[in-house]
Amino acid sequence: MTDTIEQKCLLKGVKLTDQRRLIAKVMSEASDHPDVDELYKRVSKIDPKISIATVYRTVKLFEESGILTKHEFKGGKARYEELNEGHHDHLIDVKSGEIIEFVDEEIEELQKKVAEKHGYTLVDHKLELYGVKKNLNK
Amino acid sequence: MTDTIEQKCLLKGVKLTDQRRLIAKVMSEASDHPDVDELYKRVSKIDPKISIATVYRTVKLFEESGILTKHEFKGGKARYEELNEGHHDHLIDVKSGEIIEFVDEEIEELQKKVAEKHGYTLVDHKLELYGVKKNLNK
DNA sequence: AAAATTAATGATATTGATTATCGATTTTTT
DNA sequence: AAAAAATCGATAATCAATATCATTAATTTT
Ligand SMILES: [Mn+2]
Ligand SMILES: [Mn+2]
Ligand SMILES: [Zn+2]
Ligand SMILES: [Zn+2]
Repeated sequence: MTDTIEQKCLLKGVKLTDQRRLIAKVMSEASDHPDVDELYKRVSKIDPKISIATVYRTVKLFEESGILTKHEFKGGKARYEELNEGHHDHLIDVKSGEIIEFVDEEIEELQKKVAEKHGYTLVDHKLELYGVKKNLNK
Repeated sequence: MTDTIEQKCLLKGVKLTDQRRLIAKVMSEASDHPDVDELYKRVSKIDPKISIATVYRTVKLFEESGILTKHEFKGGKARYEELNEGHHDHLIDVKSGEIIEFVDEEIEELQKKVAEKHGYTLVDHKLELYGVKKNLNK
């Protein structure tokens, strides 16, 4: 594990309130990719007074500060996860919805090359793989 | 060029009405990736009586029939294009919004490999590159 | 070919996620 | 401590997309 979101906020000068700190903590502890409703549920368990508006505001703030990243997977609502130094992409099980993270340096390199070939500098990319589990027993 | 959308409908047994035929024609002639509002504008010029509801219904029908494909690029509304045999991905100019199509067989292969490595069969994928134009005169 | 049935359309209401507003509360600055 | 600024909770507004429903068009049955 790396820096906690709270520490990142300190570092980046993002002011923390009790509500933000709680959202930060819950997101730091999450190992999945919760959407806002799910996140709201989790923080509500600890602070039942928190407003869904604050959750929306805070993930947006954190995203704009480069602390969280937002995913818009096929057809669903926006999901969030902590942004750490190691970039990764996602393989999504179309049956179960399970999300597997992966990195493929070769693909990353080729993406840059494609952009260059067209006269562009790559500034961002989105790679999502959708798959079905293979039958392992023969 | 390949088959027209109207012909594809015939082939796939998708019933055509005047409105659907018009939407099919406009989409077949499009070389870009219009969203529903833009498409509605284009067909309205020819048939001012057409309803936006019909446009929404028809792109959905065509998509479910494998005739159109829907793109959900970052932050915007859904965009559509005709689905032809040759698959391609997109490089988006973040300044101008211009969309460049590309195919990279190497990336395509590697994606399959990544899925396999995790015990999955790749059934779909989304690859979007976001770039800024390079300064060519240097 | 007329009647009955089914499908598609246009207009509009509804939904669902997200953003905006606004008065109240908390925090920071004078 | 008063004034100003920031954040909050509650809720209204927005926006894309879907659902509803009465009307019109197409298809099937008599
Ligand atoms: Mn992830
Ligand atoms: Mn395209
Ligand atoms: Zn990547
Ligand atoms: Zn591809």
